[in-house]
Amino acid sequence: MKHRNTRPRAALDRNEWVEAAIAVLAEQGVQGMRIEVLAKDFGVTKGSFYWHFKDRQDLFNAVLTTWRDGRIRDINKQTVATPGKEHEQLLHLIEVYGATRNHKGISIELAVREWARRDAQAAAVVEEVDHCRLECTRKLFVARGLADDEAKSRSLLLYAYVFGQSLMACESYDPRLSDFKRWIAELIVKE
Amino acid sequence: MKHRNTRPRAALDRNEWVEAAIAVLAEQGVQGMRIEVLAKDFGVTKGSFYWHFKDRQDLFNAVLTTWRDGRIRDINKQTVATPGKEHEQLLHLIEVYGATRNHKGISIELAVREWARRDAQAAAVVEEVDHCRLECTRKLFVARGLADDEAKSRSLLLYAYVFGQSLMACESYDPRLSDFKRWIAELIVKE
DNA sequence: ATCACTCCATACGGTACCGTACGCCATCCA
DNA sequence: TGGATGGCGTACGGTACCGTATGGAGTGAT
Repeated sequence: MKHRNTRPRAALDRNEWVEAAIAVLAEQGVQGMRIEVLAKDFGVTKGSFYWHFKDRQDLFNAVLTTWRDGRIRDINKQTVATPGKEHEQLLHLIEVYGATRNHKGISIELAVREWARRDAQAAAVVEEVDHCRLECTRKLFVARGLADDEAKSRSLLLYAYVFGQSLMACESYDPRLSDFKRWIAELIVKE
Repeated sequence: MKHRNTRPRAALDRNEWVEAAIAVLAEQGVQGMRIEVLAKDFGVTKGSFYWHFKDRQDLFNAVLTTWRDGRIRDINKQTVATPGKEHEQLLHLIEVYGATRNHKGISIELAVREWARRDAQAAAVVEEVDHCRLECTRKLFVARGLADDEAKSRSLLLYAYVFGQSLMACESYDPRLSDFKRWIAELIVKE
């Protein structure tokens, strides 16, 4: 990625820096969020960065809360109560959070979780998001008539499977991989 | 971690460097495998490193093949055919590869997979290991009487779940978490 | 016109690395 | 006992960063 606007560049704000940082986070991981590199991508110098942010940690915090808020909004949107549709909603979740589509989202997800393994603040944010997601799907399972414990267990399985799937290199395992994935999704949410 | 031997240090060989690098890989990720840092941990300078290795990539290659060979040996050992014991073997796999115990192994596993998302050589090694593991558990499921497709699907689910589990921060979700994990393990390998 | 304020450039010092060139010492071998 | 070689230290140049200090162009308010 080169400069976004070649010449008549408008003034940047915090949010543009955060969005660019998240994009780099997805591609390169935490270590990739370099101030001078981001600045070069914008076609500015780091003098601009230090105008909008106190330091690198300030950017990191902004990235984390932006990600958290977005994820919580998203899961709430995807799991609004629509009685009778819980089965489809759960399958849709596995599909959407899965690795095949939504490559960018998965990349960010993995990068943040990698980050969380070595940083307490990131870990706290991930825990918030996980708790929220688990609660949302638990409610869907409960609305489908499952007992609370089984609903919690299946929620755990659902997310662990979805994220773990994106960690594996199994495209060459079998040409009917997508059939297998459908079978698995059905097992996880099955009646 | 400071110097391993305070004073009369014996001559290092390639393997000690590789082992130390893997330890750092687990804690810090790929970016953490710094020549000068490893050297300082050994109480030597990088002059030693460049005696044993051509450059940093040379170390990386050694780390990858060492990891691959170890993982392949391990999965073969854990899945030797012992008719009638397949169910226990599968449950044992989930337990051993799970996040609760084996913290170091999981850390390495995640670090290598993170590495693989941005490096073709690492990706190739992960693919080898995944294929081998999937085949090993597939055979266990087949020996238990499952059809080949279902055996493959359950193998995929098993590893995706195990790795995904170690990505999540759900310790605070419910005090009966370990019960849920047992329930999930049974669902994955159930008769 | 001037002043203040926003937004960014320039320039600098400092750190943490990689890789190379070369020198030095211990050990083993003839 | 001398010479070769293994194993490492020292020193250097180069790169890629972080953070700060300071200046300066533009723009709107008075």
